[in-house]
Amino acid sequence: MTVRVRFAPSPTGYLHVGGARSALFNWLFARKMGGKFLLRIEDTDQTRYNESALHDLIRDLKWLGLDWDEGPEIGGPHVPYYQSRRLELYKRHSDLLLSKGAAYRCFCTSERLDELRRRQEEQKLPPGYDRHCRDMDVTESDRRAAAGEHHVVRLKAPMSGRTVFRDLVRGDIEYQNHVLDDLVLLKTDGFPTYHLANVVDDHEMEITHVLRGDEWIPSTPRHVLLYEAFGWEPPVFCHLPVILAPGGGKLSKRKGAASVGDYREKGILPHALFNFLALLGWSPGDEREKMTQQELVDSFSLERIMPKSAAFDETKLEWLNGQYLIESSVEALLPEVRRMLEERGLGADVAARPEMLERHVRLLKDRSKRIAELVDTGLYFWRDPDSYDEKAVAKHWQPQTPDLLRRLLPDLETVAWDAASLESLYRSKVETEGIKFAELIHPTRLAVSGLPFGPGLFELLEALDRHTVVARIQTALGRLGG
RNA sequence: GCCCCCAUCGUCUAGAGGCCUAGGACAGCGGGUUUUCAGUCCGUCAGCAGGGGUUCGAAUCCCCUUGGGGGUGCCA
Repeated sequence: MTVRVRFAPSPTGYLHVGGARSALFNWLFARKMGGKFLLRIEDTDQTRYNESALHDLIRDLKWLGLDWDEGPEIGGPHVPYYQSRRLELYKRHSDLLLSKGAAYRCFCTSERLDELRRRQEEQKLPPGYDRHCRDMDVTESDRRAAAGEHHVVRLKAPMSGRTVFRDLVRGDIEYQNHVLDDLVLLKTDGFPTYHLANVVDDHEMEITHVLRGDEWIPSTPRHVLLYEAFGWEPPVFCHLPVILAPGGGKLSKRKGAASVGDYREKGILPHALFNFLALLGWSPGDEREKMTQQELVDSFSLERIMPKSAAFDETKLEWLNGQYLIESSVEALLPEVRRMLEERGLGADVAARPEMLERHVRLLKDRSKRIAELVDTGLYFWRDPDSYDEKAVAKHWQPQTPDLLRRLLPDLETVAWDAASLESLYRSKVETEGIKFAELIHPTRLAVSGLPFGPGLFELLEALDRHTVVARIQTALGRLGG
């Protein structure tokens, strides 16, 4: 049997890292098993639908490196892959259950249900629908429906006994049927609820394994009941642990970035995020930390998914990203760096000096953890420093510094402009002045970049041209005193 | 409240009853190195939530407690 899995997001906002991780695990499993990975859009909530969210979702999935075998943009044997365009199918299935007596119409108003919930809460009773319409006479139900009275369709769930299902990461999970109420299948507006649409589609699309977030566990027994009502075999369930914020608790914007797009803006590479996410709640069983997409596919298995929820450790992500940055070629990073520089208003400069872009990236990529960091700590490649790091000034801008630099200036005007020549110039200067290397090195870096850290000084000087270096030293002499 | 799930260093994890004096990675701390470190190398600290069982033997199996998470919608 071919494995068929799906990622079925609701396009209501940005792609959360939790959702991305679910998509990733489904993808890994499909690729590992030689199966199919489908993307299905669950847009059944009219009130929350958001067009741009769908666009962003698809863009972010692709950016992460995921591709689907069936779904939006490419179609497949079960088109359409948008639930909002499959309404008839759900209606037909709802009618089927109705005619079987496995579901019933409920004419209760939302006011009545609100009141009911309020009373249950007040009396500390377990909340849930009281099955008011469950035993309504079918002819009356038909008559009221025919008269156009608003209603929903509910599943007639068993009131005793128990429902057990097997979860691949946790084993058997059991629910007493009496704690499960009669869930809504079809809403007043004729749209299906998640539950109906999801079950019908998973069956129609021949989904074999449902890998989804932990938060769906409580719905699963109801889904199993639905499968039974239809007389269908349920798929294998596998609930993925949730991802928590660094300090514990729900991951949110407040507690650091939460969406794939946010990490892209911070300059995390897609492969690094992919790698990191794969290792959250799953491990290959050995001590590998940095793994290629192919290695992840090859060693992936559902059995090694952890049941425990995992905190999203951004620091470790950045470390991993730094590793990918070191490994990455300069060329591969150029487009993204260019984009970020453009965003910072340096588009014209970048266009005018492509060779500077190459130097910027080459000199900084191995010492940065994120692309945005690489960009922001290298702005001196593009414009004169507008301030000088205070601590560094206090430490390295000594009383004798200005004179030293002034005596260096003429040599800088004439020395051959390459790192090796610059270094020997500095070495000999140190010699003749009878000073320490650091006394010349640090002030130069400070004057030229405004920062106390960065790439090797002589490579940096070489990258900036002679004019710029001399001018910046003169500016610093003016601004820092001397 | 009720239902369900979970529990190894601060964090991600290895661990399938004896290979565990519990291994690795990130972070932290300490040192080396380089002209700088927000780079790099080396070293180091740190954990089986608590209590009962089962067993010759428990991080591993069972029960309870505690703690954390999720669900309890005509949201998904």
